[in-house]
Amino acid sequence: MDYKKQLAEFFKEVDERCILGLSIDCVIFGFYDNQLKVLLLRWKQTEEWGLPGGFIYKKESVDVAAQRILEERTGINELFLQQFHTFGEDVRYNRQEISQKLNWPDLSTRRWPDRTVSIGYFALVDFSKVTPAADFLTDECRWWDVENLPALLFDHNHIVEVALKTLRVQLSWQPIGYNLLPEKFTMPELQRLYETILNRSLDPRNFSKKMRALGIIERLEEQRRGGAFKSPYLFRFNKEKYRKALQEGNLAFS
Amino acid sequence: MDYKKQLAEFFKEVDERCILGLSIDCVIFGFYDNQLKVLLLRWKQTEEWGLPGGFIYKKESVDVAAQRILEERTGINELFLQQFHTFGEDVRYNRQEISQKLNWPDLSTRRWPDRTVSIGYFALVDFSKVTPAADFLTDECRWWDVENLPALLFDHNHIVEVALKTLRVQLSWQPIGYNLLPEKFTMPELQRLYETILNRSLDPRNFSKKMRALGIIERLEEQRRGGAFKSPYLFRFNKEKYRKALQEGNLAFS
DNA sequence: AACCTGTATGTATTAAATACATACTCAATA
DNA sequence: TATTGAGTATGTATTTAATACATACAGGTT
Repeated sequence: MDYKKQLAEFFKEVDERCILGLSIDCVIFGFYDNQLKVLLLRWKQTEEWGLPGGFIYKKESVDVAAQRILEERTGINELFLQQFHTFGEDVRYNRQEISQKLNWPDLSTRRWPDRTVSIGYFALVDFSKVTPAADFLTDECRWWDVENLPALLFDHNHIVEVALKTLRVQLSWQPIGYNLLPEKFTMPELQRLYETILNRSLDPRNFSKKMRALGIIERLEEQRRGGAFKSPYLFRFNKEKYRKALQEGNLAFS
Repeated sequence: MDYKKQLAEFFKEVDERCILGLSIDCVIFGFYDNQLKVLLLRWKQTEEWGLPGGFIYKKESVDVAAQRILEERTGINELFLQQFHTFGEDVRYNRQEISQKLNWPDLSTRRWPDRTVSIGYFALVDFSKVTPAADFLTDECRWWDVENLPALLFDHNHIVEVALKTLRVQLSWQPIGYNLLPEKFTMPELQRLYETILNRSLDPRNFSKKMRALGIIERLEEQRRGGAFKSPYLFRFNKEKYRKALQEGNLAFS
């Protein structure tokens, strides 16, 4: 059976099983090599990249659907996952352009709905624990540097931008890092994560002071060896205190 | 024609004209008498209250739909309107209970979808400019004190809570008030707005200092007369500076 | 004229944010 | 084995922002 037939069958099942006209798009952030990364998929038989996404089963909570989609793509289920915006523009992208790019010469492969509203989720995941996995529609799944994304399909560049903006705002009143860093990390690594997300440099003395004052990390005796320099101490998050800080937030206004 | 027939006809039109399975719910906040208010609708021939809401035309942006719904309910079009969350639980409420409460003995009045995902918007409006207007499905539209809402239909109490939480968080990094207060207002009025939203009292000396330091309000020569006490000065927002503060935000983390 | 109510405002104290420079350690190299 | 370099660790002084707190004023009422 060739790809087109398979595709038609696939969409037939989606149409029967899932809510029509509503989809989920996921911006999966990871951190590696001092860069914030996003997990992207390359669509079958094309060079076109887009966000992982999917549809919602008729009797499935949207949050659960997002979790399912993420687990399929990353292989992990312990992650920070948050809805951040619903994209409901009447024309979100040029349909003709998309069908060309995806080599769907006509849209008859499925009963393509007039328009699709998409619910955006972003996830923060530990880069080292992820096994990127392509799905039925795609050939390749891999990390891209968030500052250097290609032109994505649909309105996915826009969706990434909104996710990133949300992440930045969130950083100002919630701790971030638990799901982006490995269990043990050094202070400079944590700092670089913050610097990357905020896109500006921070003073290491003040950063260290502030972070430790928050009381959500604890220093271990252990140090990381191997570098041609003073060995940095390792830290880890205090899970309980981190969780509390997440819930309570730290409102700036007083 | 009796209400049931009209209802069936109404929903028939909705089903033809609108996206299925997706709705909008609006939490419209106003401020009056030192209380934060929410605009609610009473469903026809019942004592049941719920949020204003509606459906999205097939070729209409969701944002535009929300604006349309709001304008229909409040009569004003200059307002602060923001999407805050999409409610996609697989079971958002007890359908049987709802159909009883609304006196829809069977659901055959329409092809009721299996489940509805609802996009929540909240609006901040100038209480004094609003003319609450009921719609086809409802008998009455009026303001309710946000701290004293009745048990609402569907999951609307939950939706109000999430809206309120969003509003509180937003207050910590964005200015709020332009759309909730009349053009000219006194410092104590502004303070009471903040106190109401934050649900705690603030020191008037520090509040005044901080607010004026933000540079988004300007004091007028004019004073408000009539009270049996020292006449308070009137202030108004500097629209341009307010707009900038809105856009830029004031991230707390540094 | 005395009183009441809500408004206006300044200062001292504390806490947080910022700015800034030097010493250390380990590995690589000369 | 002495030197160098890169990256890490840390403390203090300064500035700014947040907090705590009390009294005088104006306009109407009695």
